[in-house]
Formats: sequence, structure tokens, C-alpha cells
Amino acid sequence: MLDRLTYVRASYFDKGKSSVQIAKMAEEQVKEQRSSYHHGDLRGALIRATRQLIEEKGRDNFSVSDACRLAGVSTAAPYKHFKNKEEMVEGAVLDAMARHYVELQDDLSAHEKGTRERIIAMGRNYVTFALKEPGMFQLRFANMDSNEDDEVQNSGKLVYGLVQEEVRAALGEPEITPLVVERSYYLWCFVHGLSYLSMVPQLAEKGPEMTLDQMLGGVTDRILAA
Amino acid sequence: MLDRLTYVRASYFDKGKSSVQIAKMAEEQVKEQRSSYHHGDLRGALIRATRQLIEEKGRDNFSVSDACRLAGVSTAAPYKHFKNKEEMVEGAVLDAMARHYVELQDDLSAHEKGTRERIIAMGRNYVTFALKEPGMFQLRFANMDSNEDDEVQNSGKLVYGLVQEEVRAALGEPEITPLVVERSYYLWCFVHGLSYLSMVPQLAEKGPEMTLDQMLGGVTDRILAA
DNA sequence: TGTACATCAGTGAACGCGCGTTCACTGATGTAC
DNA sequence: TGTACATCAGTGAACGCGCGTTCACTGATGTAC
Repeated sequence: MLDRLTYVRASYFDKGKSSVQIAKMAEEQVKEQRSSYHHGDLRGALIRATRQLIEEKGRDNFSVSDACRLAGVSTAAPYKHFKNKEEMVEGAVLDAMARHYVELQDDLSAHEKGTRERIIAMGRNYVTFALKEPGMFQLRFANMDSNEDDEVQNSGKLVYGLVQEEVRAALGEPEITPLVVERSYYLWCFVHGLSYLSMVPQLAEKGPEMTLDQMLGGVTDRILAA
Repeated sequence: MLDRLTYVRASYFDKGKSSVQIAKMAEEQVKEQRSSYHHGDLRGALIRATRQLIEEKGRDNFSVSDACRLAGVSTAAPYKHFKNKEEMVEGAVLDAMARHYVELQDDLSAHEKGTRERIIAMGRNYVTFALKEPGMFQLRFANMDSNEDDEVQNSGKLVYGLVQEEVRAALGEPEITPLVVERSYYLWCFVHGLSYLSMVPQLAEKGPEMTLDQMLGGVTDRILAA
């Protein structure tokens, strides 16, 4: 379980890491040295580098060049796997979402359908994602204006469907009624806001001295109350 | 009052506006032509240009050069008023916060202290800020890692103090007890999350067919319930 | 098992670009007398 | 009221930089025979 101490996140890396420093990071990091001209899994390696750099230096300071340096590859290489920078970042976000979806399934399988604990587990998964990969979490919700029916959005809809279904069961409603829509949205708003505030230590410290589960439980009970 | 239709925000400007287009915007916009070598209120003009461009083109696409074009001034001019790009953006954010703080005071003066309506008014002010100036709203919470005791942060603390005091009164507590801290934070999380979701039409449409005030009222009642 | 060949992942050099910032300057303004 | 002068807001040209992306290429790999 994620307790309150987790809110004080490991201190950020320096934002202004230079190319030289990134080259050094790359050296240290390549334990499985590339043995041949071909990489084997460059797409995966670039996605991991993209995620790492965005988390460490922030989305504003991320560049394709840095990702190449970190992956130990020429700056032209990514274009064999991604159309452009935007698709490379989107690849990293989708990867993060997929990983967390797997974790969600694990979390959910531990609880009976329609239980309070199952709803809390979903909230915990959400906030945990935000804390573990704040950069990916924020990018997931950024630039949603542009892409009409992209993969990120569809994946989000899928998960929110699970939330509504869970709230429906908890409220004992026969279908997705206006009541279910309302209460599900309240819960989403709360968990979404909690995620954002939790990501910033100076804001998170305004919260009560309670564990994440206690907060989620308290709010869930109140929101689902008749 | 802000009703549900407001959620479908006026369509964004094109993100990829060119320098030429910005120059044209500038021409059209300068109604009060600059009459002399000196500007009169360049600092203010740059802040307004910064806000406008960030709202229209997004923070990622904002540049000092564009702001200068829009203000009709050379690219060196801003450095007589701001140390660098970062301080210029921060100036715009602080300006937005100050304007909305004034509006908050107006909203609050319409309701008795310690009433449900006063808490709802605060929430409405918060969400309205996010919808009217999403760029400024998001920047207000971005980059909070760097500046330890900056003006943005202090201003935020001030307002949250008002919230806690209001919740204290509504709960009938003698002081800022753990209960007050807890419930205030729940409300903040909800309103913060509602703000973020409301800014993105595709997410906002997942919400119930209710007005903002109805949602705020529903949640406030539940969170403050014994 | 060995050879010829097609494929295509990764190279490295180069590109044009717009950016943030600096610099010595210019000229309008306000003030002291 | 008029003049001399200090101030400093705004100029315009220039800078170095790192970026995203393209290009003709190279060489490892897998497959057909």
C-alpha cells in the first residue's frame, strides 16, 4: 500500500542535464551492450529512454536527440520506428498506460465485484500511476484536443467504463442511470484532483495525515452514500 | 452562472499560427496605436500578449519572439521589463491570479460567512478560472518544484486558507482541526479534478447533465456531511 | 551446407530554422536651473 | 518659459545553439536455391 510518506517523492533529477551528462548516463546504463550493428529492440529502447528523460527533465526539456544519446544510437535512427517526435512521445505514453492497465487487472482480481474495496483499488491504481510516472500521467491528458479518436483516448474510455460499472453495482442500480453517471464522475474528479495534488509535494502536504487508502475510502463512502 | 454548455469551449485557435499570422493579428489588434517611441505600458502589453498566445497556441508553442510581434515591439524590448522568458510567463500567471482573486472577493461578498453557498462560490470561482484561462491555470501548478517561496505559491496558500476557514465554520469546529483539514482537502481535490476534466471537452462529456453549481452543491453536501 | 541476393535497421553528415539573449545605439521624456 | 542634460525604454542587427528531420549510405540478417 502507498502510504503518506510516498507523497514526498524522491527528489527530481536536475532539470538542466547536459548532453554530456546524458552521454555518461548512457554509458553507465548500457549493461547489455549492443553487440551488433542492429539493435534488436530499438523501438522499445527509445520508448524507455523517452519515458526516463521526460520523467527526469520534464516534458518541456525532452528532445529526440537526448533520447538517441541515451539509447546510444544516431539521431536519424528513431525515424525508422516513429513518424516524428510526437509519435515517439505518444508511444511512450501508450506503453505506460498499457503497463498500468496490467497492474489494474492485478489489483482488481483481488476483490469481489461491486465491493467498496474494488472501487478503492481503482482509485489507488490511478493515483499510484500519477506518482510513479507523473510525466506520462500528465501527457496522457495533454493534447487531447488534436487527436480525435486516438488510442490513448479509447483506452481511457475503456477504463472509465469499468469505473461506472463498479459504481453501478455498488449503488445497486440496474443499469448506467443518471445517478451512476453522476457519482462515477464525482469519484473520477476527486481521484484525478488527488493525483495532481499528490504529484506536487508542496500541495500534497496540505492534505490530512492519512494514508491514501483512508482518503479514498472516506470519499468513496460519502460519494456513494444515498 | 456557468452552465453545462460552457463546457464545450470555444474552439481553439490553430496551434500552428505562423509569425506572419501573428503580425497580422497584431495589426488588427492595435486599435490604440502607439503614438511615440516609448510604449507607455509595455510590461502590461507583453503580459497580455503572453497570456493570449499561451491560451491560443499552448504553452509548448509560446515564444518571446511571438509575444514581441504581437505587442509590436522589437525582440530585445522585453528584457527591459523581465529578466528572461521564464519571468515573463510568471508575470502573466501572477496577473491572471490577481485578476481572479478580485473576482473571488466579489463572489464571496454575495454570501454570508459559513454558508454552503459561500463554499460553492469558491468552487465555482476555481473552475471558472480553469475554463476561462486554462493555460494560466495549468501553468499556475506547473514548475512548482523549482521556486521555493515564490509569489504564485504564497498566493495559493492564502486562498486555501480561506477555504479551510470556510469549511471550519460550516462544520462548526472551533479551529482548524484534523477533520477540517481532511474535508477541506477532499473538496480541493474534487474541485481541482473537476477543473482539469472540464477543460477537456472529451472528458467533460463523461459527466452528468447537471450545471456546475449542482455538481458543486452535491459534492459539498456529501463531503461536509457528518 | 554454401552462396547470392534482397531487405531494411542504423549511420553520420548535413540542412534550415526559430529561438533566447546580448549589444551598442537612439531618441523621447522629465527635471534642474 | 526656455534650455541643458541625465535617464532609460525601445531599436535592430547579430550571436551561438540545439533542435527535428532528411539523405544517400552501409552492413548485418534471413531466405531462396
